[in-house]
Amino acid sequence: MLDKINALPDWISRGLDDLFPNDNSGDSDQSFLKRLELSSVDKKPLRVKLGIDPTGTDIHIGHSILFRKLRAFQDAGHTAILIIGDFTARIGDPTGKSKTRIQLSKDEVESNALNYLEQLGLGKEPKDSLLDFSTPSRIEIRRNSEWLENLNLSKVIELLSNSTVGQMLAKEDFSNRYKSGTPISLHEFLYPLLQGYDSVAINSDVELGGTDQKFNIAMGRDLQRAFGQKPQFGMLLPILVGLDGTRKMSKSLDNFVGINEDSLSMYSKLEKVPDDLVLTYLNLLTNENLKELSSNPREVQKFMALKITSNFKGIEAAQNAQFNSEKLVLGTKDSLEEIPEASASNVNFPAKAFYLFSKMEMCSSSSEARRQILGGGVRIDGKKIMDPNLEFQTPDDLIGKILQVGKKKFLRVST
RNA sequence: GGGUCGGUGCCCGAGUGGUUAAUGGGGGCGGACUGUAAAUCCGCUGGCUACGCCUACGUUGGUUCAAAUCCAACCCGGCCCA
Repeated sequence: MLDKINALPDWISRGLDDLFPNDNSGDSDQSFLKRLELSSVDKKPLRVKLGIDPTGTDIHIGHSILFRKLRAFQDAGHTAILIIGDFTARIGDPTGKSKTRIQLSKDEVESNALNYLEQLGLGKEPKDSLLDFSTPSRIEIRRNSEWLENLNLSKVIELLSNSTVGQMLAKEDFSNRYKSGTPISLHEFLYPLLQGYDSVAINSDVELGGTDQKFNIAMGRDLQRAFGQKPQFGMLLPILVGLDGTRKMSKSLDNFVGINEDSLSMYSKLEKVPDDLVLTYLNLLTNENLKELSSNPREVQKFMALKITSNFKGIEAAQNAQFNSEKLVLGTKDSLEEIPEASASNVNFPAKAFYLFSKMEMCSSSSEARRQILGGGVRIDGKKIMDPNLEFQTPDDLIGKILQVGKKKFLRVST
């Protein structure tokens, strides 16, 4: 199978985890190469579908893998179809156990969607954004409420009749939950079908998704066939492993790098990912040649962090981040420019140290601050303080000083 | 709908009337070490300008000098049966 993927152009095959169907001897329903040829012969760009879920708000670099691939299709002249799952978002996300379902209002969904599109680069020049929003016919943005909102019951039943309980329970996610006794709501069975129906509605040729989307994308094929369309191809990209090196990258696990983060924190998170993730990140998040890397693992790690950061923030910002990060790591903070500042205006004096650090938001609570001080993790101007009750009489005792918690958190007190 | 088991801190999971902010593990944070890391070792891991005062064991009431632990009702879930 890998050979067949490798027969594809590099812009398609890079990072690809799976492509199905993938029988190059077959026709354009079975062979992606043939479908590509057909598209170029007919001068009809492929319709490449990618669904987004307007519930969360911040895109992280894990999501960006899919968008990078979608962009590659755009750059090759094909049409990206972004499906905003506004209808499904309003019903609630089924994944995860007995998580309280958040029902979003129409307005919330709309503003989330807009926010999402902006993060993808809506309104920016293609060279500065993840997707190309401005070249004509390279993008179509659709909301699935367009066709899902008015589905009537008989249509729904027709959709349901395309699948069986056995198929649903064969899906890894469902079967795990079923076996472990975690509840599965009935309506969750509807999601794969609705997502599949999206493919019918927009007549897609390819659907991109994470490896966890295989079932849903395959469902799209079944439905398209049932509705007399050429079935789409499924193109699966790996789910990015998060900074902890084991679990998938996600905001709730706090092992993510957001694409909106400032370049310094992006860089410094990336430069310390576990060693065995470095190549994966390079492969999935850059176009660098993996065969020409330094033999020093630390160098490769920094190279990776630099390249990825510069993808999102530009080369200059990335280099700055690297420079500052190196200073920062030394623990003592002598590069004066880059320290964030905050005023102590909402601190009441006299102020004890633990209260101060909590008020300045260097610690999440005053109890936390107390613990950090006792634990030896707190410094003022590089000098460790051990007494949580150390008292400062007036703001003047603090202005210009640098508060530090741990190795990475710094703050300069301003007027 | 009936039977039965269960709902504990970020997560898992002990505890079954009283020195209990609640054993243990994971995770997280801090310290030492190092290639910033990882591994290892050590400490911390409800809140509050704090040697005291709050809030916590699904929810609400009740019994008791005293409850996460006993009782009642309710809510939520698993399993078995319909």
